[in-house]
Amino acid sequence: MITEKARPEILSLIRQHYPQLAERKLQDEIANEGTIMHFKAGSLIMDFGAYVKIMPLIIKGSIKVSREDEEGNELFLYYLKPGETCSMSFTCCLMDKKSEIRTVAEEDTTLIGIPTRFMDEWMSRYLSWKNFVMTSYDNRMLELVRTIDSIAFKKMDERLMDYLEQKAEANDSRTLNATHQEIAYDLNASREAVSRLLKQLEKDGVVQLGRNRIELL
Amino acid sequence: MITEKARPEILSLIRQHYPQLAERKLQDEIANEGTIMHFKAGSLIMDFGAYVKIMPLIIKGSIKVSREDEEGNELFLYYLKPGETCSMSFTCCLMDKKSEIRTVAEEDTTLIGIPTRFMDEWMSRYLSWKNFVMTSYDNRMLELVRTIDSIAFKKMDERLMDYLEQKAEANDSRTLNATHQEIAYDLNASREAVSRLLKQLEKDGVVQLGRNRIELL
DNA sequence: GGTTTGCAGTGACGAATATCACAATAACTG
DNA sequence: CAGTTATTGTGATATTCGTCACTGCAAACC
Repeated sequence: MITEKARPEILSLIRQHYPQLAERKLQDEIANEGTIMHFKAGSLIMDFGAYVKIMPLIIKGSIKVSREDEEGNELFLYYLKPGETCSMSFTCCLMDKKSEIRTVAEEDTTLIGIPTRFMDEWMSRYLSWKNFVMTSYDNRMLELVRTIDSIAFKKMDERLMDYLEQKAEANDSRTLNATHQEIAYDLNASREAVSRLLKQLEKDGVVQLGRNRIELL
Repeated sequence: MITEKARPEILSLIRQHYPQLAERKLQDEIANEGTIMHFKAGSLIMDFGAYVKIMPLIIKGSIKVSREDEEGNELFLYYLKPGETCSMSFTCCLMDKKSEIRTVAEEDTTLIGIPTRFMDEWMSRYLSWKNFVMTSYDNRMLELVRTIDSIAFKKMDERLMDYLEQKAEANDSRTLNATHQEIAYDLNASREAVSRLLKQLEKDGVVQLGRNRIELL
């Protein structure tokens, strides 16, 4: 992970990716207090149980958010994309609580990290910031409900297809690089089940498979 | 559903159940703008797809929140208890969106309804209101994540026990009145599966069963 | 009190996955 | 290129739960 302080660059990134944060003074504050951070694809950004110290404004790339139970079973929740932030962070920041989730860089990812102490302050001071925070909460909530729909109401083949589509979107590519085992972890399924379902999808002409590669047709 | 305007009563209810909303002027506003509403046990408060017009501050009783998919399959999400509010409401109110959930009175329930237009305004004006709203979002988010844990990682017997415990807490009673079919709907399971698992729990000495009655031991 | 209705119990069977055990193959490495 | 490792394929079997078909029983209603 590489970080940099770069006031003018942050200003331009914010204007580009967060146009709704239009207030000049707010943009100034973000530029003053924020730090540009780079994460390599695959690197762990924040682990389950860690204390959150920054709130991330995502600029480039994407972040995979997942949940784990006591026995180490994992479940993918959703991706964060540029223009989005992690609402779970608020919670953790404001209440000084441990993280309930794990975040990993899906691609090489750039974000602006805002130290937690400003988040709350800015809520009262900047209308656009307050709206942004509320909208983020709302979006994350909706994602969680969709995740619930998926695991509660759908069978594995449909969940798999949904997952592949989301992953394709997060990576901006219809060709995915992932092993069946990795997908199985994300879906909390068995590797064999994923293999068989993928095979079926290939027979159906929906995907084309290769070693470490899945192409959506 | 019965409603009443009752300024002094609202004041006292708020002070009693929402002590964190300590600002005098905020309490005044709530008393001025809020309406006391009563719902009979079992009555539908808000259906899936409806537009939300009020934000509920729950005073007495409890509310069951659930989700439904396109085919009409249902899934229980969580209960709201006195001192809590429905964060989904914010979302709907602020963005003028349709409800993603259904809420039904689990017991006879009393709440103070706040017309949506004030919620946003008060966020900027009253610190304690802002904190309340944020905390509510956080709590609901956590509930959703726990729901996900439950359906993703647990088997039906454990989900059933969790559900019974939650229901007991929501009803303030270790003796529950519910048919196996109703429970099956809430868990998105089959009636037969629920019957068999309950029977097993009875054998294990964890519950005692009767017609329309489940006693937690 | 006899009938109807709703709830619960039960067996048989099937579908969706998990689990286990290994075979086959592709990619990497010295 | 030979050997090793990672990945994928596949069959057999087990488990969890859903579905269907029916029975028994208790409560509610004439």
